[in-house]
Amino acid sequence: MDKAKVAEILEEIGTLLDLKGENPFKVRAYHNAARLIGGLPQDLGALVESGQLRELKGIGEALTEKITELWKTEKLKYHDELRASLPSGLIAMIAIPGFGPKRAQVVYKKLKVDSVEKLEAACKDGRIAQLEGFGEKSQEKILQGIEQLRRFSGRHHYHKALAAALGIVEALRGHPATIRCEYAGSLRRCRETVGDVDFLVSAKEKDAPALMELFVKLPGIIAVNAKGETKSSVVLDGGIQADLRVVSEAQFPFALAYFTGSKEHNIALRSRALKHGLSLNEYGFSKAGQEQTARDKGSVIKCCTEEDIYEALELDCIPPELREDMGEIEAAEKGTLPKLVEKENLRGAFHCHSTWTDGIETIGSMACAAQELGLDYLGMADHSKSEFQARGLKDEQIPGYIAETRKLDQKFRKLGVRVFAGIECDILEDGSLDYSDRILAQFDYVIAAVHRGFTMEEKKMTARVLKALANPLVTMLAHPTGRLLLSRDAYALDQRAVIEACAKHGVIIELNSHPWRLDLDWRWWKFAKERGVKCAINPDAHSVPDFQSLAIGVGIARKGWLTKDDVVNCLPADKIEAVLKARRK
DNA sequence: GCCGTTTTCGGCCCGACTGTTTTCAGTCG
Repeated sequence: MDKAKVAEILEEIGTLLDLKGENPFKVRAYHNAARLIGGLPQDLGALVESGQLRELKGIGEALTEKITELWKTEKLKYHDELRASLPSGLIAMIAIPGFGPKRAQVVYKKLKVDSVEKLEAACKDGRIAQLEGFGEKSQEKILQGIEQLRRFSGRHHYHKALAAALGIVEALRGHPATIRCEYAGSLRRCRETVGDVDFLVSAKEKDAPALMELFVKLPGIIAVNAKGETKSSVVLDGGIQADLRVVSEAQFPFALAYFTGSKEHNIALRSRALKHGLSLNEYGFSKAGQEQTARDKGSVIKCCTEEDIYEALELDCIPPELREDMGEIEAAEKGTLPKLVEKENLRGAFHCHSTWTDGIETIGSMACAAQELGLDYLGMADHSKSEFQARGLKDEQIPGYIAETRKLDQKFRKLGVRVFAGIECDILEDGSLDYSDRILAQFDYVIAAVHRGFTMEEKKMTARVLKALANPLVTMLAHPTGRLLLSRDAYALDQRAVIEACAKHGVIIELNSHPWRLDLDWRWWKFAKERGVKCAINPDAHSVPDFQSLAIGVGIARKGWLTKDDVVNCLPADKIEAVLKARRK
């Protein structure tokens, strides 16, 4: 049984307990444990065997026993019993927005409704509205919720949510009443996928209604779920849920911190505030235990920025990307937060394609674009011969390809841009590479990549990749992933083993910034960093606009706690060459 | 179910919005 499965079961236990009306803190304990186990970089088996599991914060005696049982026997009696005590359809029901465990309990007990389908039927023939505590409106809302669930299940890609958010921020900032406006939520934290987007505006109280009015009528809004004095909630075209909150200028930093989250980070922050005798909410600090809240009386500690809030709690300011309650608060306390990589730190980009294979620009135009972007170097990496559908370079084309990059290198050097000749070389099914070592040695660097045979089982796929990594001519590993989001070419891979191998061989792992190609998630990047593996933020550019994706790559890298020392393309041109060739010596 | 800078018991973050209520519970973030 793997970690993800253990986490899934713990999560389900939490949900089932919630449905049974159990102690909410017990419920939270299971949800927290699920999150913790799911995000562990270490091997869960090792933790179980060594007894270190019990040492994790949030895992006590009971959870240690249950997780151990799960790990060793692949089953958990407690889980089976819980499951047997409730119909399975109830879990699906509480995914309906606005319909939670309490209401699920009521409809189940009173009407024997135990699935989304039966709930829908009960709404349609009016039985729900008859229930105590429900009414016509609730019934209608449930039907809408079911509809929404079916149409837009799941989350949204970061880049799509970002594009939608930037337009709305611009519109809100354009209103004369707006003082400050930012987007918050998981989007600001740079999660790869975003459930909803939160917008925050500071303005005078009298102007709030006008801003709410503007917001709910913006183009691209397909439904209004709620509209209040300080909060409105809408659905954007494409199904992204978006909320707007209007606060006073004094409250803005508190609200920004609060709505940026994560929820777990906020809980940890508030607990910390209580230890300082303070109660923290989205309006400010108040003295703990006092009736009057910061909303009524204003913050007892004035803060203009988020930095001020963290300072009041004796913490270094934590960048939004790190706010996941995964060690950042401890680091902020000790003053050991990483200085995260910035887009301005990037000096070059690798993994770019040209008209030699499936790119739409010549190497020369790509080099021009790199120069305009202010980059010091451009690394080309067209496809290898097995990628016949992408017109992969045949052996006899290699000399011409390399000669052209060398010629352009001479030309662009005078303009301050180096051009390197690399190759994106396929890892074949048996783990060998698509060209002979003699050919590979002619390139400045080699990016190894899996492009076919995706259905291979995880063990075989991992062995295949590990074999390729052992070749000292391999400089970099492209998109090492079991989860290319929304992509057909996802494959199963033991990412932990691959990271260990890259650490051992000194192979750089590519952080592919192409938005539909999110490879390692931030927790794996954090682990890779701890293992000393270097990262290259690569645009996988097939055209000039593709360079824009570097900004997304930097966001992912920041979320993975990476600094400019962890990212090789932050090195200047005169240093990068040595790094690319380091393995060959 | 977890945890401990007054605690091994008694806490556990906090507020807005909605719908159904006439004072509140449920849901959400």
